[in-house]
Amino acid sequence: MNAKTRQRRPAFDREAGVAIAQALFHERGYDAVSLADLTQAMDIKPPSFYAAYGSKAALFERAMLRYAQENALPLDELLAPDRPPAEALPALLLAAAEQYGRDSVLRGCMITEGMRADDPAARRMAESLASGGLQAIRAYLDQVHPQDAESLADYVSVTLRGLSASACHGMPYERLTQVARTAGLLIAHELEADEPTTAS
Amino acid sequence: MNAKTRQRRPAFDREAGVAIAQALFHERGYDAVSLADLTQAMDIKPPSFYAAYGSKAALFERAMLRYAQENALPLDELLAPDRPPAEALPALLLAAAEQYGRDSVLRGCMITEGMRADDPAARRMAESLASGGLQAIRAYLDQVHPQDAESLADYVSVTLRGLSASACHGMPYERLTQVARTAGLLIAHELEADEPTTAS
DNA sequence: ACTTCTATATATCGACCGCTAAATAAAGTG
DNA sequence: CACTTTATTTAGCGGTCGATATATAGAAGT
Repeated sequence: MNAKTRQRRPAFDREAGVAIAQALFHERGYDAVSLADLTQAMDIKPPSFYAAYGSKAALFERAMLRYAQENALPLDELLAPDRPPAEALPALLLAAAEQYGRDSVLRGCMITEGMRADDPAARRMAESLASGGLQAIRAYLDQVHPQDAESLADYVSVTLRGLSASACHGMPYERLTQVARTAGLLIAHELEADEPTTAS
Repeated sequence: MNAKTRQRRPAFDREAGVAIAQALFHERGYDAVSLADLTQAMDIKPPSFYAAYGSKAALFERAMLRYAQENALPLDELLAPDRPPAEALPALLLAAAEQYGRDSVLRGCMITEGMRADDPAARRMAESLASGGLQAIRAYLDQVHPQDAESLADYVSVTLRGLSASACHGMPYERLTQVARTAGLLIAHELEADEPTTAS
């Protein structure tokens, strides 16, 4: 017979697939990565993909969770309640800039950028994951600087978004971290000028 | 005859079509607006669309140019060479925040967000338009504060990107402008502390 | 070895994408 | 009026999107 006896490869590594998807989604964003891109990168066929992950959006969520576990900033250390904000906030901004610009191909924050997906489901997943970090910043500031916690939290949030977007757009590591240092210095000087009443 | 004698409406207003496209692209971004969305909003058929504008990307460019002419910040006034940076930069940030958050549906900067399109041609058009504004900021700072013009320009650029992204994500007008005021204050204090040597 | 279950491969599906060829109605010109 | 030009119409192109129905190969249980 001319039958070429269809070949079947052993089961693929699902966790490795999540890692591959994480890299693709991080590099190009949710909308710009197609099923064909994913299945080709994982070297599997669409039915295997859907049997393993359910849908593109579900895999995106798993990829973001993996990203968060691997790359989340140590907010509980950076924003320890006994740390003065003039020290903690600059450290947070610098740590973020370093991470956003470290890898020349996986740039910016995967979750922050995920919130900009055109697909509503993917966007909501990213927003849900991001809200945790923002709440941590807000809770820290409510504790250590309640007089304008919202204003400071918003400033930090906007700066983080700007750093992520600039990283994605290609701003080099040195300039990204320099911006973070500048923003941190400005915050620190302002906070120290407002209330040097920590001693006495 | 059963001929329902196909009806034809008079030629449509091409400039009005650009305005409609501008609003759609600004609200949803280049990739999320389809040809069907555009032709339906303009109440024309695809061939009329292509006869008038050539392609979706070409219309996007016309829409961005129209946006720039209508909404561009008056950089030559805001960044007048005789204006001290401690006054000009906060004014620039506040003017941007006010514009980005003014309209509840057309949020953020259409050009800044256009640079994030998945389509490479659209992205390059937006980048080309955006580079003018960035160069103006850089040229101003080279003139009035050459010692760290790049660092300051990068800081302003990152903050503007963060403001635009936050506006698109829904941050209310009051909080956007408050962030701009905060960032402006920080810059002003730092600049005035560094060099009060304007007199003598 | 034989059956059962699971995960893979082939081959699409329907919807939508940006875009266009061919036919036809209105407007311009004598 | 007759003729040409221009812009609109209907209809559909080739392609890609995310996702699937069906058939079959390997792994597991006995």
